[in-house]
Formats: sequence, structure tokens, C-alpha cells
Amino acid sequence: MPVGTVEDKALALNDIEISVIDLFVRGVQVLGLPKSVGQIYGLLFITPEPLSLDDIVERLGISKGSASQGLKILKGLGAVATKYLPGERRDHYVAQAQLKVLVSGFVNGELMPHLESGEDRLAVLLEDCATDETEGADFRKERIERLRRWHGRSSKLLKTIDRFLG
Amino acid sequence: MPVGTVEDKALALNDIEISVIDLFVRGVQVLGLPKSVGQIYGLLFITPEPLSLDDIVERLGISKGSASQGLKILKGLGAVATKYLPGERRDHYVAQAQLKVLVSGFVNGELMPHLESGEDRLAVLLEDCATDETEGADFRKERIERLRRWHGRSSKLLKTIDRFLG
DNA sequence: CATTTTGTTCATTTTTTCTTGAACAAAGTG
DNA sequence: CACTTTGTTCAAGAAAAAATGAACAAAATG
Repeated sequence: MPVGTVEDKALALNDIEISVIDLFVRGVQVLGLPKSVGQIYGLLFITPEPLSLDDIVERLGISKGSASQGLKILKGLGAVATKYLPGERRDHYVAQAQLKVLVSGFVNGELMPHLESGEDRLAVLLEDCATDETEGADFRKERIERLRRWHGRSSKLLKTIDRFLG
Repeated sequence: MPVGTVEDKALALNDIEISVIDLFVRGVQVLGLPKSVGQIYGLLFITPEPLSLDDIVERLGISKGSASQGLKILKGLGAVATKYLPGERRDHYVAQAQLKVLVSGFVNGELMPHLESGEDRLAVLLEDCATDETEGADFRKERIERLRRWHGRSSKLLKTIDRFLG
């Protein structure tokens, strides 16, 4: 390693970078994702060059574990892409910056699974309801029927959102 | 107080009630709201009679503080309504069970404020960008312009959702 | 192959969020 | 009014979620 090297290992973030990262941190928190995910995506979004895991760790000052974990989530959502650079051993990442892709990834990765598990639960509820003859059974039947309708409309809504952005 | 009273103070929840409450607990957690909010809304949703704060505390086995806090959030979202019962001193609550109203309440109470604060931040960013002449400024300008477009589309999307349910 | 580089996993620690319960205020009652 | 009932607030404790960092595995290098 060269001694007395002039440049710092990690270049400090400038004002614009900080603001953009901050914006994404708040954004992902609304969506229920960890702060580090917002930091990483924000940094990639505002940086022209593809960054390696170590770049991310150094520039954001977060741990390697967090960075690895955050990138995993972002890859799962389709929010970052891997860019292979000739002569580079490490993976380098860039932000996927198409709103449609991001929203689709979130809808399919986070919202749909919940809707589907809800569907299973509703099926069980309907069975339980069929044999329910206790006080107030009619009211409960009506309410669970309503839940079914909500479920159907929610599915359609997600499809509408996809169409809206497509 | 009558001695040797036969009925329990709090009637235990039956299977259907438990399942429905569970469904809402998971639902509100997706939306980033506390578990107690889901419990309270679920109980009101599946109960024919309006319930008082104490009814809620007893049937769910949560603290008065949580119940009060949870009801406050639900009122703020327009998800519960107060029903005045003649001859009753306490407030009694019923679930607002129209999907449209619930979604509107959430959109206006939770999503819109974030979008609006994002708008302010974007305005600041645009100013900072104008005077940015450092390496990579063009890229950053392009990205922040993109954020503006995202913001506009998000607003429209929320309106589309409202229309979809209306 | 032995060694270095790179990235993941996971037990632990830290941070954040939620719940509790007691103190308090506000309103109702006799 | 003094007393009760009802509901809110908030400091402290409990629970849940996220970040850390060291151990590990996998792949590249010479």
C-alpha cells in the first residue's frame, strides 16, 4: 500500500447527495423498509458511476453487513442492477431508475405476497363461518363477505396501478 | 357491586373474532401502523354493537393507554365513528367499513403529507442544483429532474386510486 | 494449492417503536 | 361542591427491528 497517499479513502458526501439520500431514506421508511436500503438506493441513484459494495460502505459509513443486506433487498425488488466492469473483480451496482420497474418490484415483492396470504386466511374464515350459529352470526357472515369484496378490489387496484405506470 | 356474579367481566374472543383481528393486525402492520390499531379496528369491525373504550380494553386485554392512543389514530384516519347511545355516558365506537373511506383516510392522512414534504425538499434541491458546477453536475441535474417527474406521477396515481374506489 | 480478495450470514448490540400504567384533567352526578 | 366516572398524556419499561462486526464460505490469483 502506498504510504502518504493524498486522497481520502472515502470521499465525503456533498450537500446534494446528502439531500437526495435523505429523501430516499424517508421514502423507503414510508414503505416499511430499513433506512439503510434508502441510503444505498439514494447513493446509487445520485452517483453516475457504478459502485462496489466497499464503495457504498465507505461513502455511507455503514457496516458491510448492512450494505450486503440492503443490496440483497434492493436486488430482490429489482431496484438495483449489477454492472460488470471489465478488469474489476468486485460486483458494481447501479440504481434502476424507472419508476414503473420500482413500483412493480414493490407491488410484486411486498404487497402481493400479503394479499395472497390474506386470501388463504379468508378461505379458512369462510369455512368457520359456515358452521357458526352463535349469537350475531349473521353480522359476522356479512362482514366476512365484505372482506372478500375488499380483497377482490385490492387485487384489481394493484393491477390498475401497474397499468397506470405502464 | 353484585357478589358472585355469573358472567365474566370480559367475554373471551371466539375463533372467528380472533382470526379477523389477526387479519387486521397484519394488514395495518403492512401500512406501518401499530399492532394495537389493527386489534381495535378488527374488533370493532367484527362486533355488531358499538363498543366503549373499556369494552375494548377488556375484550382485547390491552392497556387503557394503548386503546386510547389507538382510537385516536383510527379517528384521525376516519376509520372509526363515534356512536352516541342514549343513556350511556361513555363514548361508543363503530368501525367505518367502507373501503373507499378507509383508503381515502390513509391516503390523505399518511401518504399525502409525505408527498408534500417531499415537494418542499425537491424545491430546495433544485436551487442547490442550479449553482452546482462540480464534477458530475449534469448527471445530478438529470436525476433531480427525474425525481420531479416521479413526484408528479405519484400525485396523479393517488388521485387515480381515489377515482378507482369512488 | 496457499493466499488474498470478496461477499454473506448471523449472534450480539444498538436503536427505534410500541405498550403500559399511573398521574392528571375534564366532565358528569347527587 | 365533593365525589365519581371517563378519557388523555407521558415517563418508564418491554418488545421489535435494524445495524454491527467477526466468523465463515466462495471465488480469484499467482
